[in-house]
Amino acid sequence: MKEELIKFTLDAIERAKKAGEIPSVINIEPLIEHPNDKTHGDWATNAAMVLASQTKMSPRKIADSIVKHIDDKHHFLSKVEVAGPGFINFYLSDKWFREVLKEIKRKGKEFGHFNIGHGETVQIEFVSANPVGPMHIGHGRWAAVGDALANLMTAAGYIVTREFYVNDYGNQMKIFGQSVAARYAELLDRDVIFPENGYQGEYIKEIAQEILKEERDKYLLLSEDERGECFKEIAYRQVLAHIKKVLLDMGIEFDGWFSETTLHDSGAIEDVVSELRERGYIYNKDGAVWLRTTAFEDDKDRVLIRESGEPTYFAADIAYHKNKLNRGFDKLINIWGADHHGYVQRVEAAIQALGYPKEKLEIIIGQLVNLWRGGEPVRMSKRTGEMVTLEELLQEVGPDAARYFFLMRSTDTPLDFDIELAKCQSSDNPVYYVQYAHARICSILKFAEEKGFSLPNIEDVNLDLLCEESELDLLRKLMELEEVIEICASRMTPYRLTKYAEEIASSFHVFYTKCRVITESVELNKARLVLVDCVRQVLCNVLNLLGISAPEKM
RNA sequence: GCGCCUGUAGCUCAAUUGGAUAGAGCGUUGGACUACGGAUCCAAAGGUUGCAGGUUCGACUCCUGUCAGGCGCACCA
Repeated sequence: MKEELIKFTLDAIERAKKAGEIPSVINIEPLIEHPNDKTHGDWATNAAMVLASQTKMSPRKIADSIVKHIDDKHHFLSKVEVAGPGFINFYLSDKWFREVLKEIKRKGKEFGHFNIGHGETVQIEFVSANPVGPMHIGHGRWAAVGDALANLMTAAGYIVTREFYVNDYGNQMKIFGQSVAARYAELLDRDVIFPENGYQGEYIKEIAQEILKEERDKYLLLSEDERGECFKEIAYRQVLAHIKKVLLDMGIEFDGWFSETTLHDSGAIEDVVSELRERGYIYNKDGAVWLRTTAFEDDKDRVLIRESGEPTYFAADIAYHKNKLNRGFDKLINIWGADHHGYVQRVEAAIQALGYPKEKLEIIIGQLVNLWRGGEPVRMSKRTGEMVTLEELLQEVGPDAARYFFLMRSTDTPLDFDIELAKCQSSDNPVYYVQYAHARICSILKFAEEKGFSLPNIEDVNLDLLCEESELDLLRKLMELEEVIEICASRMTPYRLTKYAEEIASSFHVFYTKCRVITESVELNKARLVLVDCVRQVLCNVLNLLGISAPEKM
């Protein structure tokens, strides 16, 4: 529709130029959008104002001239007017609104899907929690956002791969193993010094207990170092399995789990360092190997290989990105917490040093999550290991509410997550509001069925009977889905879809209070049954994209 | 000190990337059901968009400065 209107406008401008009403040298790309206020029409364009600033003519006069030359052969429009400083407002005919129902029926689950991705391949890397402990609330946000974004981009015609980068290498893993080993020895009443910077959480003790139960005291025979190594492996596998399970509880499945260790073992890091050296971005200083990231707007150069000969985390990360690029993805998306934003520039620099354009990689920085319980902040401390884990949160509020709350806000703003609100089964809670609309429709359809009105075939229905204000508002809203998905996918902002979900639900509830579906009139019943069934389909599609269930009963 | 993000209604957030009278939910106040799920709907009150300049037909949006909050500034991961 938007394209049609742009064409209308451009054609009209051409004709106005031929008629000598507008200077012919000017070319513009008019912007067509929905006005904020629906009394300003269904669509509006600023074309006349843009032309005005270029020609120094009055915008109203240009607008009048354009409107005069608009040729609406197929009667899409019920009215075109010039308003305000020179906007041209288009009013669609009701008939056109009703067409959307046929499209929903035709496309079903695919309604709202379209193709701007043209089969481009995209890899989204998200969550990537360190496998040394349970996931926290922030990981939940990235999980929900990453998965919804993947759904949205798939709907927009991209081929999407979800990946989890497993940081299973390095010092933290070593300390992790030592922490478990120390707790294990403690359980056997051995005198041990708990490692400095060791992991404090209760879960370390639980893992140690688990090992003790399975294997008794046989690890006491090993030296402390060997024990650490050994426990690192066992504990890491347990934690990773647990991470997978919790994500699955949230309904999230990754296509790939990429191990950092494989980069160290395969020589990928050395390879990428020598490639960078050949490209001239490497130098040696103070016994270490440095990457000249300042060549690409980083504030300082970064170490790749330490004085000790050990590669840094950054070096491994470059090798990881190189690996992703080698796999041939057209676009890479990383979702990181705000606590990693200082890391963005150097990774972008590395991508460019490898000869790729910066645009190849998109890094979404998400602000952190604050947990509230009934208006009181929930204090958490990583140091003492005192925190609410993602698993606990899911158990308390359920995956639907959790995912909805995580998605509700722009990732640019910190998220206040109120546990009490998320649990609350009332209209205060948007997730219930939306799901309720879906359940209500299912209930109506069932009621109709019982009364002998089964869902009719849309060809047998007189859609012109849908002419109440609330019905037309609902149709108008249904029509917006494709645009919303486009915006969400292209700007990578899934939160907008939650707003749309609430708008659809709201339009439906208004319709429900104004119009009865099952009335005396058989013909009207048919039309309204088709309408509500289409609303059900759209709600279902939206909830699927968000990764939230669409219940038939609540 | 430097960098990134954020300051919008009492609270939590929007505003289609520069458009028309800045909108929703919660909260407050007042209303609406003999029928399809009241987990609903309607209405009112509530604003100098942190502050000060600038850019232009037009600014919450862009620029400069300033104040406040969050997060970063490793040969940690």
